Amino acid sequence: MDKKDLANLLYPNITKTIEDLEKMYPERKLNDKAMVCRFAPSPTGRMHMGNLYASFIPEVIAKQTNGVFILRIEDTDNKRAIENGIELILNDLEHYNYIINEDPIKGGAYGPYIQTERKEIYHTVAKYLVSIDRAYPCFCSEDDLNNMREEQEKRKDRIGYYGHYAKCRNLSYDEVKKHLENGDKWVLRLKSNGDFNKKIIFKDLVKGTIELPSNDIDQVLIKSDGIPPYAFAHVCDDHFMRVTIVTRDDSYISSVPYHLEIWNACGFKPPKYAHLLPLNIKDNNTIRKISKRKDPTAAVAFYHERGIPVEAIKLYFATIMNSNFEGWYLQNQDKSYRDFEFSFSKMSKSGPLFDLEKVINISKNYLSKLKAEEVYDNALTWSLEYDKEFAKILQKYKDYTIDVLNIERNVKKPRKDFSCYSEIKSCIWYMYDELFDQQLQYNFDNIKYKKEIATILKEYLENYYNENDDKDTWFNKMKQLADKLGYASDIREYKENPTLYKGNISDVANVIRVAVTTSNKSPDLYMILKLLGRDRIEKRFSIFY
RNA sequence: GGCCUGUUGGUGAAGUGGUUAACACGGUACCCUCUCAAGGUAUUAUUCACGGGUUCAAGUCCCGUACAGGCUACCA
Repeated sequence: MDKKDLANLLYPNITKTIEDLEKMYPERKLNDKAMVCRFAPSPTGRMHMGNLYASFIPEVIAKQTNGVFILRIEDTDNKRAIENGIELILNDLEHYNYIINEDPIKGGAYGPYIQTERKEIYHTVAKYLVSIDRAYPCFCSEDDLNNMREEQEKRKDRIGYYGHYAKCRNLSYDEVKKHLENGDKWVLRLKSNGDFNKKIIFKDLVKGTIELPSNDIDQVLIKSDGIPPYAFAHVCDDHFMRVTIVTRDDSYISSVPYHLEIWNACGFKPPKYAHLLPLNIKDNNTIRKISKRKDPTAAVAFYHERGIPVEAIKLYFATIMNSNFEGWYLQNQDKSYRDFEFSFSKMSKSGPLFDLEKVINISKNYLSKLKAEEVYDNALTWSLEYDKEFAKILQKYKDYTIDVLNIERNVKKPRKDFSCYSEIKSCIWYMYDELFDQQLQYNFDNIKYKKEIATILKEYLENYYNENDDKDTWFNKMKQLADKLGYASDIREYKENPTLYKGNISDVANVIRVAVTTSNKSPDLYMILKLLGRDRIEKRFSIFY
C-alpha cells in the first residue's frame, strides 16, 4: 500500500508540503553564537514568580547572544485556557521590561505565535509522517484504551500504546476508509520504532549527560479535535520557528526520548535542551513548587502592589540563576545584569527556593543606589496606581520631595530605609504638612524628662536655631544647648559619669526630633530641620507650649 | 509497580579526588553614631541525608537504604 494514498485520505485539504514550510520559515540568518529562545506559557491566568523566572532565563540568553526571544502561546489544551490570558502574560512581561522580538500581538516572520492558529502547519507535518509510514490513524475509543490499561496492569506490563497493544498500527487503507466513512473518531499516532530496552544518551545544558530508555510508545500526535498535544506541537513549532535552545520545565525530561524520536522521524535537527528546575516556595516547613492557586505571595501582582522594583526582581533572578553572579555584581555595581555572562551549566541542579528576604535585601541595596530623581519618578508611577493621595502630594512638591529623598543618599554608604515604593510614604510622610497634620501621635517613649519638652524646644528655637547654619555649626549649637540645660554634650563623658547629668545630647536631639517628626527615629535631623524651614518648625513646636 | 532526578549550615548556595567546606542572606555580640537606617569587627557546619566500598586521600567516584520531586494522558 502506498502510504501517500493514506495521507491524502486522512488530510485531503492539506496542499502544502513540508518543503513548502521549509521555504516559508527559512533558517534564520544569525551568527553562530546567537541563540533563538522562547517562552511558551499556557494562557491560564496571570504570571507568578515561577514563570516569570522561567521566562527571564531564555530572555537573558537570547539578548546576551544577540539572538531572538519569542513569546509563543501554548493553548492546545482549550480546557484550561482563559479569555484574556495572552494580554495578562504580555502585560506582565512588558512590565518587567523583557525584550520580546516576536509575539502574538507584534507578530513576526515565523508566526502565527498562537498554537491553535498553527493547525495547518501541524497537519502538513502530520501528513508527511503518514506518507513516510511514521504515523497512522488510531480509532481506539476511550473504553478500548481503558481496557488495555487494565489488562496491562493485571499482567504487570508497562502501560501504554505500544508493540502488540497497538491494535490500529497495521490497519489497511480500506479499513481506515471504512472507519472514516462511518464517521469514527480518530487520533494520529506516531509509529515508533524504538526499543524500550535500549538506552539513549543525550546532553542537557543544565543537567549534563542523561541516559534514558528509548521511546517505544505510539504516542498521540494529533488529537481527535485536530489539535496536537504538547509534544508534537513543540517539535513543529520549535523547528519552524528555528529555535536553537528549548528551555522548559524539568518535568519534561523523561519524555525527551519521545520528543527526539519525533524530531528524527520528521527529519529535523533537534535543538539544544535546557531543562530548568522550577522555583520552589517554603510553606509550613515543606518545600514545594510555586503554585498559582496556593501561593498568592508568589503572584506577580503581589510585587506590583508592593512596588518592589522590577530591576530588583531581575537582579534576584540573576542571583539564583547563576550563583557566581552575586560576586560579580558586587564588583561591578555600576553595570547592568545584562553585562554578566550567564551560562546554563552554572544553574542549580536542584530547585531554587524563592527567598523573599533575599529579594528585600537586594531591593534595599538597589534603591539605595538609585538617584533621588529616579526614586521620585518610580515612586510617583507606583503611587498613581496604588496611592492616589500620596501621588498628589508627590506631584505638588516635586523638587522638595527629591531633596527629602536625597537625605544621606549621595554618600558612600547611603541609607537603606525602604525596600519598595510602597514603603516610602511611611518613611517620609512627616515632611508634608498635609500628612503630618492628619496624624499627631507622638512617640516620646525614650525621652527622659517629659516636663522639659517645652523648655528645650523654646530654648532651641529662640537662642540656637538659625536657618542658615551649616551642619557643623548646627551640631555645635546642639552641644551648647545640651550643656546649658544640664545634659552632657559628650556621650562618652556621660557614660562615664551618668549621675552628673540629666541625660545627654541625644535626649535633647530626640525631643526636637519627635516634635518635628513624631518619631524618635529619623534620618539626619539637621537636614530635616533645614528642609522644613523656620515657619513649619515653629508651628510644630508650638503644639507643646 | 517501572523509569528518571535530586539531598551540603537557620536560609540561598559554591564545590567535578588533595591543606582549617567559598560567598551572600539571616542571627548574635561589640564598636561607631544626635536617634534610626547604614557601616566596621567578630561570631554562626569538627562536617556535606544515612550505611557500606574504592583510594595514600571522598562532599566530590561506586553500591545499597531513606526521604523529596518528576514522568508513566487525546495536560502542558
